[in-house]
Amino acid sequence: MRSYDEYCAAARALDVVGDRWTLLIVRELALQGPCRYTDLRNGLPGIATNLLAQRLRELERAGVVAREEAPPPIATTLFRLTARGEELRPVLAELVRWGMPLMTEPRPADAVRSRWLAWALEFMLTDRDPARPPTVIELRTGDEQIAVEAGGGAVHVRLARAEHPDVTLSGPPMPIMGVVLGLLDVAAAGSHGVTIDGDPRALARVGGPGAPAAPADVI
Amino acid sequence: MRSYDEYCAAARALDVVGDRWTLLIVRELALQGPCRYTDLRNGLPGIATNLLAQRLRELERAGVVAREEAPPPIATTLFRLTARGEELRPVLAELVRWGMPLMTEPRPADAVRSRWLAWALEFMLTDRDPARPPTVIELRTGDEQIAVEAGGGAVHVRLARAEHPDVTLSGPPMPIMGVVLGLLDVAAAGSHGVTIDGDPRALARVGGPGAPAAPADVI
DNA sequence: CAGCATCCGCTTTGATACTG
DNA sequence: CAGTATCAAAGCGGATGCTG
Repeated sequence: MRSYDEYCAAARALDVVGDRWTLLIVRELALQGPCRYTDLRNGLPGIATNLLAQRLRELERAGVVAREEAPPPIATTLFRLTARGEELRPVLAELVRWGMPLMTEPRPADAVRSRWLAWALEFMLTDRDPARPPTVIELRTGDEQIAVEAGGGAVHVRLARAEHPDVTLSGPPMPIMGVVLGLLDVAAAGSHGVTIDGDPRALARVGGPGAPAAPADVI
Repeated sequence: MRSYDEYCAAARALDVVGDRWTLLIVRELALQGPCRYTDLRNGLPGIATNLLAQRLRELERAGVVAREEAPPPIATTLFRLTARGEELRPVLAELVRWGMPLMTEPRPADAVRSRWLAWALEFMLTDRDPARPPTVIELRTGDEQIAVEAGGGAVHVRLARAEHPDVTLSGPPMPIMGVVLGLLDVAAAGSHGVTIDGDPRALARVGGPGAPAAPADVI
């Protein structure tokens, strides 16, 4: 990218990470940890391969990304964030917080990766009833299962099958996110293609910032 | 900007503010408050005028910027951030924090605006001796004077002449930022073109995160 | 003068094909 | 797997001109 030529911290940051695709490459490395070129491409649907190669070179030069030749039996190049690159996490976090309201607008052509959804939920969800015993919610949308575990005031979101979920949601990403965040009524979720297995009251355990007081109690 | 077509909060945020110049336009509106097209251009040296007009239209459509026709005697169009636009402040703040280390690399061709420097200092400076009576530092670099006021554990940075500064720094932006943040030794500042008027010990009152324990005490 | 729109040359990006 | 090569399309930068 051409420099903005400004003696300003924000402008200098954008000189490094302001290019198209650049922050999304950092996102993938932040979410996946050290990974191969192919893994990055899979997490960045639509990127031109020459562009990915070019961006990785630039990020390496800027000290944000490091490449290492993994020894056998892996025997491949791994890309990972440097310490300086890890420091971009707060930037990504604020971007996610700001972008969450935009997730409610439907756009069927969008690519979906469960790790993006899990990542966003990690920032947004809170335990709304810390005194009660732990609750586990499983989400089946996107390319992998998501386990939402609430207990003791904390919520953890992992990319994995839940062992014994109290409730399982299956269906399209948008209404599922709506239900988990407490923005879409559980009763109305069915008409949006969401299937609910287990105890729907477990969904009231977690919620996002904009959710009403006790959405699932409406049932 | 062409959409990334991803159902991801970060990608959707970048669909709105990821274009070249866009976040810097938001920066100017965040720093200046409601202002005219001309004021924006002055704060964005190098932007093509058609691009500024196009970005403002896009930001208006996205609900980030609003335009209002100011009544006489102003009689001009004012651009301002909407509530949604204000919510981008944390994103800019994290970007500034990440970009600060890049400010130490000299690039003489860079444009300088005192409000950019003041803004960055606001995020980085802390009062290192809250018990002592208030200290005022005046910076003369860039296009306006900057008043740094430390007292009671807080540091405020304003674009204004200080009334009775304990110390005044004049000179090029980079070494002045270095001295105030505690990264450049006061004794060495002179050789970088910095003139110090008043009591240099007042500079030890404030410092940035990376500063040694008591930089000015070396004198 | 403030607030744009138009035109044109250059750079960046996107899509696809190809390679060690 | 991890890229490079090629080329068309879109975006950007700079200059200029228009309008209230």
